[in-house]
Amino acid sequence: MGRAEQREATRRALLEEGRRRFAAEGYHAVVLNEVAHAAGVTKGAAYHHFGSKLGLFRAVVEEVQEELGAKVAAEAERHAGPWEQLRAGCRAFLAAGTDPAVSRILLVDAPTVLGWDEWRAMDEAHSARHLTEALRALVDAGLMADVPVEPLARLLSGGMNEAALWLARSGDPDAEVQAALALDLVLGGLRSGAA
Amino acid sequence: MGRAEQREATRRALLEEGRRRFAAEGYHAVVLNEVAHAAGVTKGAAYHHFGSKLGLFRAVVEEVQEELGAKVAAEAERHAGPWEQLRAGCRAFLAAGTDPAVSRILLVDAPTVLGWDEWRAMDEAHSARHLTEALRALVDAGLMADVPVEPLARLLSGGMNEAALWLARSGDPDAEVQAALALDLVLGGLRSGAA
DNA sequence: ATGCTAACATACCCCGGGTATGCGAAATGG
DNA sequence: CCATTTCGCATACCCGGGGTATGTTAGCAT
Repeated sequence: MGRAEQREATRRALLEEGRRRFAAEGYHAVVLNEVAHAAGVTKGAAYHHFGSKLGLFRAVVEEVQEELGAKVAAEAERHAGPWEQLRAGCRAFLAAGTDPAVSRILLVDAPTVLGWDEWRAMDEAHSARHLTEALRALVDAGLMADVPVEPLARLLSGGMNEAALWLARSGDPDAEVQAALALDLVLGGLRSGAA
Repeated sequence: MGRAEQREATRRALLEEGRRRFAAEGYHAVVLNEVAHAAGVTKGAAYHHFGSKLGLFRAVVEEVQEELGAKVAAEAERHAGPWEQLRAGCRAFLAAGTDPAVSRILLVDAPTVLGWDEWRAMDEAHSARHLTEALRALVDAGLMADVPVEPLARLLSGGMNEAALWLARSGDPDAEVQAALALDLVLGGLRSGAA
């Protein structure tokens, strides 16, 4: 095995093991030494690749963010019309939130570990950007009241985050239906405000 | 100074100094030893009163939660009619979010430090309970569509949290007006769904 | 006044993140 | 094909800070 492949292999191993543990135990409960040994290397490797425990976490967050953003966007693309796309994207986000890798890492730990500013910047670069664009498109098309898009996006984004966490907890299979109903009410309310 | 008063005095001093630092630096950056000395005592006192660093933080969170809940409720009571009360309460919450003691401690650190479950329980016991009751009253009075109240409350609560954080950051004085506009659009949308 | 307990102070343990250094194998180039 | 450098880690160590066990003094009851 060449040197470049070896490097990428250990990097992947650390990333995956870190992701597992961060999702299961939370950032602070995870000890880097154990992550490294579970990945078949030592702490030194982790510091060589990521610089710090926070660096590893940041890389994991980035990966999960990217996956989530792609999944939501893909689900939205499967529908036609701005309203249907927005609705589909929101539902996909809620469904994805049941994954601990998303709920625990992205929604609970990331804001306080990375700091709210950096977290928000990453969120903006992936998921929230689509939301903002979707809202802007609706306003421009005259399909929604001309309200400031940015705070509205924050309002919806935060609401979805919280709802996803709520959904992830209550194992109730009916919860997803209820959440979808509540979501439809809110989105439908925005729609009616067009006139 | 009697024994009981002395006890309460040091307890208050620790609580206040802890609150200041937690709000300014965040939970993990705060070192208990420094909190204690700034309060005029040593670490032993803190452990005697609160059992652990987390115990002190929990006490601070509880205090801030209580203040916030009271402030929001008081602001809501000053208005008549369920919709006006809900709106006033939401606006009061957004305004209160600019205080770092609220944004940093309650909204950013508390969920990951106390765990999302415990945080949610405390939030429910103070602020969120009022929100749920207000929504329930609207549904019962036929002033809103009969949608599951619980997920809707989470959706709104999370949205307000995020909006408050957004508001607390962008020092833009116009931001509060924009947020209020976005909020009115969402709440107004719920209202129209009554028919 | 005297035992007893509450309210701390002091000294210590130890886990775990971070760092400095060593080392062997793969790339490099002559 | 061998010398040299560099990369990809391993090993050993430091040290800050949460937690704990024990000591000490000041109040309160009897």
